[in-house]
Amino acid sequence: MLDINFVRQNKDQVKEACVNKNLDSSIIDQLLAVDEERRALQKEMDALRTEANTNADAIKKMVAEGGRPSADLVENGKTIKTKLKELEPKDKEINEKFVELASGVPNVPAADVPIGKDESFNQVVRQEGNKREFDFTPKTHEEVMKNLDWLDTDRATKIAGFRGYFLKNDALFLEQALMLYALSIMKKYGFTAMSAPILVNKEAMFGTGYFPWGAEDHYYTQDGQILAGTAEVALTSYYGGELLREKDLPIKICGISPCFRREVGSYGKDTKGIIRVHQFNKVEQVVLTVADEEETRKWHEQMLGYSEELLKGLNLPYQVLLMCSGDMGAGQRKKYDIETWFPGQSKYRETHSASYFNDFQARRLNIRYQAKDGSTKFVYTLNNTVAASPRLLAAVIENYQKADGSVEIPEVLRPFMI
RNA sequence: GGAGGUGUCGCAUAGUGGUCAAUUGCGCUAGUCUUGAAAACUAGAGCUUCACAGCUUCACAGGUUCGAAUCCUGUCACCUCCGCCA
Repeated sequence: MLDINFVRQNKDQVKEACVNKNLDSSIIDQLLAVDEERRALQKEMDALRTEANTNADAIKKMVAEGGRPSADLVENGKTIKTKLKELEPKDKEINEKFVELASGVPNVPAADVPIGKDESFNQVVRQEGNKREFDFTPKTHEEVMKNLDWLDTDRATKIAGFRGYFLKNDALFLEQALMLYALSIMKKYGFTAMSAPILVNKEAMFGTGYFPWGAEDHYYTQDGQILAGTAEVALTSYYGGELLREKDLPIKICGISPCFRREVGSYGKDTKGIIRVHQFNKVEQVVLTVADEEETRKWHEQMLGYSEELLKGLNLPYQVLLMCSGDMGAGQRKKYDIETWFPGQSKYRETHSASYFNDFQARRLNIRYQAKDGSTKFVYTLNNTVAASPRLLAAVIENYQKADGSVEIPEVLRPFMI
């Protein structure tokens, strides 16, 4: 959600943002038209209310002086009331329309975000790590895992449908070790660890900006709850509706949760292996900062750094991508993806995604703080993946496979293995 | 699922039809004092506004009334007890 004043004053810029994010820009003109109407009506109703209040005050004074309300004044009050009654349904309708339109306005990409309609416009910022030289042809993680009895997708499909999987034996322990390793890094940097609810309400989905745009990408329960696609939803919503203190910022939290995604637009994509699945586990990091873009950009880089530290610890080669406007979420202001090297596929594949939002999410979630100067502001929010499995697990397996078909356990994970 | 209770401005509280933008304590912000801090004192804290003023708020949505934090109805959330259950 953007400040309506900002939209009014930067109409063209916001329209351009819609176009650059492949969204319909006509929503801005619609919104501003409704905004005009809304304000005109507000003015009209305010005037009537002033009249009503003045009238009531006059009666109040009479009563206080021991008199009785005059018939004239009571009649006048009734007339005003009737007029207001007539305007109320219109007011309600206009405000609902206004909120609906305002909720559909995307955030404006930061100045350094490349403009482009699809992933071909993403920019590689840097590549890190050395790709291992194999003296044999590396297999895909699927082959390696199936040979070791670490993965069963056939039976999973029978039970859970397409994209289902069982992790078996050491694959499970390795996954858990990966999650613990990820948590240990966040703990080291002072993040508060939590397990996050995955069954969330639509307010949380709306608040984090997944609704209305991503409504089709999620599963719903018969009670109207949503299976969250990321712990970001619960972690960012954690302080929803609260007024924080500047001295408490930044707030750093990390959480682990299962994640659910319908992957509706991806039929036929990544059908091999466990890169793209409906259910996975993820450690996520979320930061709430003061309302200052420089500060939030510093955190953006820092959070990216934590994920890079994890990958470097695992000795996995990766590249950092600056995502173009068309490949960003509606609420995001800037986004980096990290793609990790998969030697079995000879490809970099997305394993991490780091975004910052300014106050876009905070406005929707109503997370404010009292600043040192006494004013009340919305916090700025950020989030980033720390480790998502089985995707990252697959990367580890492809990079650490040995000629005999076994997999070496990365040194940093050994303390966490059982 | 059954019975009862609660929901007020960051937190906690006062407030049962007009004197309530709303009491008090803590916390917060600014100022006075101080080398600085603490303490004490003063002021401030919904929105629009330089201000005057106006509008709005007491979980949410309706209703009664000239006038609602206060009365009525519904909804939601939370708490306690009972039932069921990991």
